[in-house]
Amino acid sequence: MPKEGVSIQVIRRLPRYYRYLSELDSEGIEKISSTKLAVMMNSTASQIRQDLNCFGGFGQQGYGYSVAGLRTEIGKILGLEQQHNMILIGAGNLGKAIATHLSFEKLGFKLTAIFEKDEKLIGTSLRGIEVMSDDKIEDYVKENQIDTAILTMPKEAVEKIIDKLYACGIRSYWNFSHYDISKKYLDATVENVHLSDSLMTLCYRITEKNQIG
Amino acid sequence: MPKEGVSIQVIRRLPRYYRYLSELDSEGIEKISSTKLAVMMNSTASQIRQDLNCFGGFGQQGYGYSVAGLRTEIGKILGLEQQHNMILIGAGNLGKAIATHLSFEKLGFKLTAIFEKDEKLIGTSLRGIEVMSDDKIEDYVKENQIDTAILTMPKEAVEKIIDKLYACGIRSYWNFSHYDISKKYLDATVENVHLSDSLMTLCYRITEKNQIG
DNA sequence: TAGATTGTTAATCGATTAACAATC
DNA sequence: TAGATTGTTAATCGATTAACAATC
Repeated sequence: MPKEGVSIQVIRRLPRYYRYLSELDSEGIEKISSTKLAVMMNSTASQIRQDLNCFGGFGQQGYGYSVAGLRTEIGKILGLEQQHNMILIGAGNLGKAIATHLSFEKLGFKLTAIFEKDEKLIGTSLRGIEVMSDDKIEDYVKENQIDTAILTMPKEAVEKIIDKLYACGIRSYWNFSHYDISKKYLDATVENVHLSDSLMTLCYRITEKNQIG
Repeated sequence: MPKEGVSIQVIRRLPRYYRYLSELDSEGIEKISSTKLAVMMNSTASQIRQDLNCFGGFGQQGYGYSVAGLRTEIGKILGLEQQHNMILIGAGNLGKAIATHLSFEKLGFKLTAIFEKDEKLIGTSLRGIEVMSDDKIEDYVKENQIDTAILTMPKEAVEKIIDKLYACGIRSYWNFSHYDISKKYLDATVENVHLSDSLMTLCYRITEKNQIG
């Protein structure tokens, strides 16, 4: 029963809680207090308790939180027990890495198909999934229940294909390109990963530190 | 002359401004007002003006901002004209993708060497850069001016190698692993990219939307 | 000059932190 | 019971938005 309107800041902290709890759990630790978790995560006890209480009272006064229990709860909140069917479009270097690197099943998804424009790559296989020609996308999406697409191709390629994806019902995108999907499709759920932006902010911070220090 | 203490929110918006201005510039557009830029970027004129004025008055009253001029200024603020020498450690799928996918030179960096533990990969070449054995890192870093490392290897591998990296002077990390560098080395500049966290938040938002809609 | 748009101050809003009563 | 720690309310802090005088 996640409440409506939880702020994006809180939501972005949930996977981090989940990771730390998973680690504690695998170490066999059974309980944790917000204070101790805060020290581990370089956060504050107040923030942790506030964040969790957006979704429910998972702790026990005088005791703390059950590590395994809280981990499970956060997993449920994130919706990880589901398996949203997803396709990946763009089997270049980045697409290949994303397809092979992640444990989609643990993250609420199932990667069921990979599409690519470049004929040289079509017919090859990643993770046991055959790379198909991207003009088969529409048929595939209609025949299978696909709600999410990973876009690991250049901006221009996304621009060309996005209308087709939206038209066949895909409303959720993990977007590695610089194409601005939300601008065109206001109701789409878009998670952008802008690697170059990330690297630029690192550059800024190095530059800043050198100037001050 | 970037001022000290500009908030991380503002800094994270700079690359985005830079991108949109680059695009306008390549379209031959010479001037832009904060209002129009806000519409393009789905932001607000107020926020844009506030953000820019953390660093200086780049506009002209009654006119707006020079696209090319503002782009250049933001580039300078980000420090993109520099070329921080960086190494990449971990030439697996993800490392390969990162090494080949990005234009480091445009982002303030120069990738000068790639290291890997797996002997099968040593001697291969990415972007014309030979993949070397990771026991050559120390010597290489000492002989070359390296300030940044890209970490595209598992948490456990980072844990093993981080002390060595810090000891030979690397203070800046683009970290794709789940190892928490900042916790151990408080003065390190760390930019984390947690792909699985990103995907989990997408899962959350799909789940949330399904429940409400 | 009149119109446009910035730079900047003030007002609002929201997120984080602190405090503490409830309770295990 | 006493001690610990939560859940939750209140206080603070900071970021965003609005307003407007300055000025091109």
